[in-house]
Amino acid sequence: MAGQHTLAETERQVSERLAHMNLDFQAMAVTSNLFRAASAVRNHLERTVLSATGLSWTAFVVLWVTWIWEPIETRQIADEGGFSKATLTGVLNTLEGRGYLIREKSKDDGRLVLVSLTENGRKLMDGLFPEFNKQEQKISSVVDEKNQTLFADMLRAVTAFTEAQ
Amino acid sequence: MAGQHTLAETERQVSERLAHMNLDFQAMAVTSNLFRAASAVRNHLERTVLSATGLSWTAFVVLWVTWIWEPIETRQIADEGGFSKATLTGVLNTLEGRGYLIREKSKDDGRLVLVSLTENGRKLMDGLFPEFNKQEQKISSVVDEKNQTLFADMLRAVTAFTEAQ
DNA sequence: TCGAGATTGTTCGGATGCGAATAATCTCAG
DNA sequence: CTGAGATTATTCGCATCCGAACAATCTCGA
Repeated sequence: MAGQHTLAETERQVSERLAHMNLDFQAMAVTSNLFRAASAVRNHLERTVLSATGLSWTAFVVLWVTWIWEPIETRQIADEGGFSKATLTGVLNTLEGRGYLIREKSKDDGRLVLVSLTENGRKLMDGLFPEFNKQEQKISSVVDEKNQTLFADMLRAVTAFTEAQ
Repeated sequence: MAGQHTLAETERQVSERLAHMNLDFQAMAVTSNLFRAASAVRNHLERTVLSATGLSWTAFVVLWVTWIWEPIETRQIADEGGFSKATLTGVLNTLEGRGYLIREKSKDDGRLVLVSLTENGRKLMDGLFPEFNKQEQKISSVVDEKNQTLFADMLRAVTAFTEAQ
């Protein structure tokens, strides 16, 4: 990102090229800025917080979800994280190999696998997440304190509606 | 996504597990919902619009950026799309192989490569994007017409600030 | 009891995705 | 003119990432 064109220049060029197509430019601005923002924030957090740990974004999300819900079923990690079961299997292999978490077969249901953090994994998250949250705070502060609730509500509404489709 | 837990349940569990850590939960809600929303919208658009074409999300973004700016330098595509040059090279190989775009060496600067859509690529986007925009419109409509501008402005502010860091 | 259908995690093949190294090309001070 | 340094797209190795196929396990009606 941070390309040669500003966001304003890009949107001007878009409306110029597509002026004849009778599109909803307002809606286009909403979604395209949604992706830009998510991508920019993710890149920033990867560089500032995650790069030192050698964790990929997805690996961090897996650890985070496990941290909150452990012991947790793998299908739920994939749900919460927003990626496929196939992806999760690979990332779990990586994280289990590094000793951050363990897999256990469920005693109640032989199909299920339960994931828990190891002591090392918990220690990692205890040290990592406060710094992660500091960056979240800096980023969120560009929106007025008052509007932050509205902002989060809008994002929640988009998520809920889209997932229900 | 669309997991077993609602967004509200997840946020409750988060604040319960991390209550002792003195974190900014407001900021946490903003960024986590930003990622959830982006992921949900992307998955939805992949399923409803892109899957029929066999295009990946990134491939679509590359075609979209090229559509708007052609002829365009490859480094600019990577900037606008938010991914690395290395990733772009692979996607360009795929799309060039399918006949949607072409690469040409710049005459002014032998290091640069210029990308343009083929007739097939333009035809694809002409047919595809209106449908894509219809979905964008449906999704954006969950936010009040009046608030949509504010919403997009907030997202733009987050992007601008984060990229400047 | 039992077996057809549903659910789950893994495997497989192929396409991203990235950082680092590389070759080609350009720039510009000396 | 020239060569050291900067810039660019590609290559390389490896880690995601996904849909589809698969084997193991569970469910539940008959």
